[in-house]
Amino acid sequence: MTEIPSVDAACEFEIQSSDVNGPLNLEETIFSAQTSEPAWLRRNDSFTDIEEINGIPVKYTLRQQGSVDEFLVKVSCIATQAKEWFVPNLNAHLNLVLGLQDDLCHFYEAFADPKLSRTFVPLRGLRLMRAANLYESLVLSMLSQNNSAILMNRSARLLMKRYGRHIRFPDGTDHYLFPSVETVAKLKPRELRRTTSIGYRAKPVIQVSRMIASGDLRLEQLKEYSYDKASEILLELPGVGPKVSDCFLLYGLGNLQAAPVDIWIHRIVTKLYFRGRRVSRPKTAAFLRDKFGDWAGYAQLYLFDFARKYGTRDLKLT
DNA sequence: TCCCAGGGAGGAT
DNA sequence: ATCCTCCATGGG
Repeated sequence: MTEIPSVDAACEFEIQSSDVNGPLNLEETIFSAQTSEPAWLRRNDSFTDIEEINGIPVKYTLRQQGSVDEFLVKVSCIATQAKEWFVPNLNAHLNLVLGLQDDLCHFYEAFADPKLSRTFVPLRGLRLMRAANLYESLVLSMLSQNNSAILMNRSARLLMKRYGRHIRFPDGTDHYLFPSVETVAKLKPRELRRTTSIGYRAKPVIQVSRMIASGDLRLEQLKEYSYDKASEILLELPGVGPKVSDCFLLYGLGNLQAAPVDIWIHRIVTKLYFRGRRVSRPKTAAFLRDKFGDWAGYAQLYLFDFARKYGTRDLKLT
């Protein structure tokens, strides 16, 4: 990480390939179609996100130069206040969110399974994104049920714009943060449905928000639990079933054993590993955990991304 | 008009 | 345990 002197609330720095554990494909990572946060903004080859870091809203833009293996990620950021810890904290934030310390080479070497390894070349450097905001991650996961990615993203944006804190950055741009738990907890399902088009998901989203606001549910605490124990708690929540639970476990809590099985992954995995036999989704998820262990989440990510980009045909056969 | 989308809940087998 | 149906909403 090479620091360039910061001015006021703006800063620039670089992340080099030597700072990252293995290859990185920034574009593939950010648009891997699977995250539990609203899609980043894109302009040409640069990607922008807004996130609250240590209580201060920060807007940052990334651009990768060079190759997937030898690269430089140029980071420029702007915040609402000038703080000396911007660079180290934003750097830590990016390491978490983009999974920069995941040992990708180990993943590539550990799984000779040809059905999976076929995806390694075209998707080399794809990393699993994590959420910095657990509440946001859980709500986004809940919105994903029986929904399309586009509509889910649209609803999330509506939610932010209607109920989130408005931020005007020093560069004159306007943005909205994800709403606080307390704000959503006070809403009535009818209103939430009307303003965000989230349909029947409104009620459970509010119920869960109230549980968090009251302290009955502590998301941070779930990080300490095993996959089984955290799952047990999550599955008790209204609007949370196996897929949403795994989604939050993986993208929110960073539990890499979790492999959310949505309709796509279900189709892909049953086709690849069960010869099209009828297998339930929970069994498919258990199969992935069993086969890929601590890399189940990554296996799921690569299969999903590959299938959506190139179709399932190229994945067929060894 | 019908079907589907990063499913879940509740009830019936 | 597994299977059915309904659930809001918008896009194709």
